[in-house]
Amino acid sequence: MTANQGTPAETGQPVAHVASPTPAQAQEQVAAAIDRGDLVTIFGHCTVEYDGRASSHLGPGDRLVVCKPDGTTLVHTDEGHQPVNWQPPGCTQDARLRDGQFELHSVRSTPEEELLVTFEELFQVTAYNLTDERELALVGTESDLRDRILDEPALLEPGFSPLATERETSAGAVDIFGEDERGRRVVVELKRRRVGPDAVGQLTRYVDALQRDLHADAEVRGILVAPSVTDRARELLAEKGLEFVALEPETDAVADEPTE
Amino acid sequence: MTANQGTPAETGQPVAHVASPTPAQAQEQVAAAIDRGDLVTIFGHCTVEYDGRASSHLGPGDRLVVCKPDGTTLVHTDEGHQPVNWQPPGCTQDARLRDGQFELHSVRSTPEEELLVTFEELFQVTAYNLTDERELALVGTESDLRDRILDEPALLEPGFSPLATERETSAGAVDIFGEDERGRRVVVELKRRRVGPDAVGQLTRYVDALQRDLHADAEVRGILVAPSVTDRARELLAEKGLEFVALEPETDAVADEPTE
DNA sequence: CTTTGCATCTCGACT
DNA sequence: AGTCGAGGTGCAAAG
Repeated sequence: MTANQGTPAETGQPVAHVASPTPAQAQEQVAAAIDRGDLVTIFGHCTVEYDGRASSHLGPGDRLVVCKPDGTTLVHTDEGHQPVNWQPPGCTQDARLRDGQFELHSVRSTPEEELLVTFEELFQVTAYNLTDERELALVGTESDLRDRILDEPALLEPGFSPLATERETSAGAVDIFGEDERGRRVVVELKRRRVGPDAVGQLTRYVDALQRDLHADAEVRGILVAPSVTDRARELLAEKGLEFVALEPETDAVADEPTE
Repeated sequence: MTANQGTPAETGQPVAHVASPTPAQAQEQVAAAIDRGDLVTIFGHCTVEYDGRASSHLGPGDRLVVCKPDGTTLVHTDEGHQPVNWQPPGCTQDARLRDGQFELHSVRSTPEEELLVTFEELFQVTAYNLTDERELALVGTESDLRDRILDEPALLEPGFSPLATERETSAGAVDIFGEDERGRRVVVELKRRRVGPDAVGQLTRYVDALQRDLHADAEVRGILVAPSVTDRARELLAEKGLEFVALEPETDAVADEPTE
């Protein structure tokens, strides 16, 4: 067993590391780390109980548990992008001893939720004080697709004029609301990737609502804008008399050659 | 700097741990761990580039990087449930040296995606061989709600008779298809939690499709089953002549007193 | 606080 | 491999 504690380095911030700790050592280290606002990783053999929006039981197994200073807890197995169990940010953490075992208990309210990780065996406890000011710069989102059309409305169709974004209807906000070259109202629904039936349902709701809201005899066109459509979605569009325009969030040039 | 390597213990499987490694040491340790099929955690100061379905840039910051033996990569900051960057299972990992820096590179195809984590500074590299056979037992899902109604159809309404689950229509599969006491067709859409407008759109699509498919003059009822509805969803239901039944996936007794 | 819809959603099931 | 819908979805913006 090794324990390096205190004496943080100048930039890297090693705060605590214990290999093969006893339950009492783990409890002490984790409780102190949470107190300091460190990010903690725990390798160990554990069981997990969850109760809240649903409830779950997970039998014994080797897992990696991550506790973040914002109250997040993640339980990761050796597989999958998603944690097998978790608790969201804002939860209250408690590292405790119970019947000689180290337990990690996390609670929140609204909604009431509870996570209990019980360790039968501990391989390693580590804590670092991480700081990260930088924000992620992400390109290729739906809002990029919107900006593309607002910059060049003819990409949708010649003569199209955007009048508003996020225009409210009784069924929710429309991505782009505008007029075609003949002065007809146009509802545009944007999707950053290939669309299925759900997107058609969404567009349908907006078009129906706008027809209603304007109590107009005038036609309201509905256009779905996305890179592509599934067959079923195309059928549904046809049934509803709605239209589709193929368009990507980014130009191919930008997508393929980002560094020019 | 400390390095404990090899000689796995009998049940816990400490395989590699290095504090404040040099880039070359990190590359060596991580490459070997990936080779062995270990789960790797890396604490360090890094930048992250992603390009694929979208693309992103993340400037320097302290982060925890997790590499799983199934090809998953997760980049976690000190905040949030979700990783700030990631790569899904099935990717090919490469731990390499470039210009004297340790880089973690992950690639996949269909779709083509690439993640590059470049470490300016390394705090710790750890690898454990985790095994986890146990599956999560989750209660309170939509399928629990379905079973509840199939067990006791009167919970939906007196005289209701389920005829099929996952019944196919031209718009997709209906959760429960049945008949009411007067012999009318009933489409039931289930949601495990409070529903919004999207669920109404879904039910609407199914009811419309079934009307069409049966080319029947006969009325088709649509019933949304969930714990509760939002106001807008209720309005949309009324407009479409659809119905709502309040029902939870689990009985309160079970939800509140699981161990009796 | 709730509502609403996006997301590199992920995941499983089915074709 | 593509389609489809569930999810303890998480998340941010807006009311």
